[in-house]
Amino acid sequence: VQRANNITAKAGGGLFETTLTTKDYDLAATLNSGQVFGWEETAGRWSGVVQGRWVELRATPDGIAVRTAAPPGDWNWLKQFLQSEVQLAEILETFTSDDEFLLRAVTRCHGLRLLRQDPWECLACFILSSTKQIVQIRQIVRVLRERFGEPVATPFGIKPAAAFPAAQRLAEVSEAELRQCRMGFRAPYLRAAAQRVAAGEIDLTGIGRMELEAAREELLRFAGVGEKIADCVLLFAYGFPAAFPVDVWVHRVLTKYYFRGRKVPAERLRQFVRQHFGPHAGYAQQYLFHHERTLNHS
DNA sequence: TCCCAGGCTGCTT
DNA sequence: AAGCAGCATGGG
Repeated sequence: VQRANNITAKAGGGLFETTLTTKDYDLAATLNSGQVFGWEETAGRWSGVVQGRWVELRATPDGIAVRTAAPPGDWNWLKQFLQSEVQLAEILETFTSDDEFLLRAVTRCHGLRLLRQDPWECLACFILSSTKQIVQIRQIVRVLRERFGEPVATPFGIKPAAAFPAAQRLAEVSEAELRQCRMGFRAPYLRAAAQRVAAGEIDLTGIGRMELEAAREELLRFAGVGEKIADCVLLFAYGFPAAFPVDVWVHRVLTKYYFRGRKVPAERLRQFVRQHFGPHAGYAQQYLFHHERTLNHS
């Protein structure tokens, strides 16, 4: 059993530190694999905001070194986000052993994990993701945080940071102001989603208690959210392990390696994914995606 | 300059 | 069910 070392050290300058003991955890790959867009790396240190708290993470030989600026309590909020206590090996064991291509991707991306993100932030970010490159999504999200996000405490000497803006905040921002964040035609989608969430018309917390298909239907009620974005939120925020987002990269991989490059009817593809990748298909998807995207420089 | 990006909507066939 | 234009913006 992987255990977090719960010793919290109070360092100088309003700084709290600990180390989460993990194995099989590739922090950089995980934060850089297109499932999350709000983390910035400087010299091996990743900083971001989780549950309204500024956090800095650094990979160490025995786990993840953590620094925060506010009393962290039991760190469960961070363990939950990082999914650092999930037994990766148990998930990988569910993959069929006769899929050499998948196994190669798993080996290449050793330690890549799925996070458990805040539903609103995840939904909003993926509404912004359509036909955008990951670097551009990050850029838009950065501007949104700077302009509309709540400031969060940072340690002495660390530049100010802000949380991703709440739905209630974005609901009152004009479409023109959103467009000034360079999100183009996605602006009205984000604005409408924020307004529906803020008004309680769609209950993001309740979705987490639904069965997969019902949860999916509920997410599809948002304008600008189709099957792919819904599946991203189901997998990255709600943790439905069988959710399997199919974007252009994954579609390319699937047809290329499992269907000899032929065109495949959508229903046939869904069927294949369910039966071939199994209950943790979402993890397989993330390995295939990241592997394909990093082929050139790995 | 052209093509593409973690797509979706609305319209046609 | 499947195909397609349009949609903003920026990277390579």
